[in-house]
Amino acid sequence: MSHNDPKIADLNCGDCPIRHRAVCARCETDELHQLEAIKYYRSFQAGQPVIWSGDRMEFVASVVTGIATLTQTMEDGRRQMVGLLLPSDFVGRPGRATAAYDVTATTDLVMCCFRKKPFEELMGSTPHIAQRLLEMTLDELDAAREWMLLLGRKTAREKIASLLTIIARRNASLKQATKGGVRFDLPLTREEMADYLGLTLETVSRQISTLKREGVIVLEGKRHVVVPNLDRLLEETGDDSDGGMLN
Amino acid sequence: MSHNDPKIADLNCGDCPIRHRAVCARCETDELHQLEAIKYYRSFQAGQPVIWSGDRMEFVASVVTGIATLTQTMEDGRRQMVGLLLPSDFVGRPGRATAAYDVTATTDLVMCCFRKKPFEELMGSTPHIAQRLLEMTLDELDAAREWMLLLGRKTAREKIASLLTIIARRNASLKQATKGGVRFDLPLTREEMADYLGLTLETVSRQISTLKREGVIVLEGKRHVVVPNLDRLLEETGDDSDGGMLN
DNA sequence: CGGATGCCTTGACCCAGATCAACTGACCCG
DNA sequence: CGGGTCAGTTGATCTGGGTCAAGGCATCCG
Repeated sequence: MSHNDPKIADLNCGDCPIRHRAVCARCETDELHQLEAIKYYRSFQAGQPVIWSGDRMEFVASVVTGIATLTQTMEDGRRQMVGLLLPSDFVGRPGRATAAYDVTATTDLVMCCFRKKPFEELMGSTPHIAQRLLEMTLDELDAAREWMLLLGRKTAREKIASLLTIIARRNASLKQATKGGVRFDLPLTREEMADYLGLTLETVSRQISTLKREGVIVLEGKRHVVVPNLDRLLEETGDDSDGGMLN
Repeated sequence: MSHNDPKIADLNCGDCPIRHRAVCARCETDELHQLEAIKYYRSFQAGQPVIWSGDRMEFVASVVTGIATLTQTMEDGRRQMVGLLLPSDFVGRPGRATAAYDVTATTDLVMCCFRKKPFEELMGSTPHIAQRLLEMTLDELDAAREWMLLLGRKTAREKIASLLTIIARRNASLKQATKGGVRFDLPLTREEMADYLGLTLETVSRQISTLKREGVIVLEGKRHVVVPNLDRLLEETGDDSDGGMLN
């Protein structure tokens, strides 16, 4: 695994305890070498639970490949997704003994885990780890707030358009964009989309059908989406048109 | 302002850049004395804007007294509250130049502000600040995820009951609890509650009236609430009965 | 092959909460 | 004092999305 290949560094940067979105400048620093002792990899098949809410959780982790979801469930079975973890995203909380959410692999998944105790000690002695974690957590908090606007105020149609936009944006294949349209696979079932959006799976299905009928999107099979005109889709999200000038 | 008074320390712990929820053990440390140079206080009247989304924001801050809200607004005017800031809560993001949300004082408000540049430098040289900020941000993220469940899956009645519970819980006067019931003032108008809950103000009003009619709550005036039996209210929230065993 | 299972779609109907509108009461101010 | 404004309440009506139910279409497997 070469550090010169940004795509690989993006996913898993050698010894670094925390995924980096760009090539990592710190891979060579001494203090991180001890990490070999505390980290290990775990794999899960699509559909498998990673951990249940309330379970003892003796590690923190980051996603290497695949997609995991965080969900909350009420006693009567109503479910709400509260996190969507893509490669480089972090799970778990230093200083908490039990999991607060159900974590599930929605695709085949590889996670890089760190035993919690030593990770916490390392965090105490290595300031930039806490700083990096802070940065990532703030990003997640911003995403959560965007999500709250979606859940609280958007229509079903806007919710679907927003989700498609989010997936398109976070999807690498967007980079071959706008020449003949953006195309990507939906990594979620209709039901998972419904749990993400606070809808029922029937409504998700109907809204996707409507967008398809209107030509905003093209479906190739149930899961592969082509967006011939991304701006057209963006208009449906209800968001400010300027795209999103974070940072 | 004595460090021996936990109530005061709770709000504003001398030189510490970050509010502490308990008496602060670090107030005496030398490195923080420089903060005098970079911090200052600002006051706002109830209803005043603190900053608008998109504005240049050259400080980070924490709430000393009063309540502020974070809201997002869509072009057509739909509004969703995405943060409720009580004393000791932190606003602003190191490493971001513009505000991402509208911040508004809903009561008279005093904030302790830190000029962003020096604060960031301080954070770089003082590891425990980043660690403390991380801890607070993770708490906020958890709260945001609870909020997402509320927005996505709860009924209007459950939303109201949940909000009342949250206010009761975060309200100091809860400590004189259960003898004759919990009592507190609503710090939000019906419309602000609606923006918090993803409802309309009419629905908020109706649900409050219903809970009142059923004796779950008692209203003294429009704003003062008495909860004769907190468990009764908790049953209406839809949450797991065990209260909430975070951490 | 035929039955079972999982994922998705579509239709018919219903209801929680939105919308529109009228009204109350507290407070302020000229 | 009367009129204006602001916050809240309540009623009448409408509708987006939920619910219930029936099928479609792959894939798997005995």
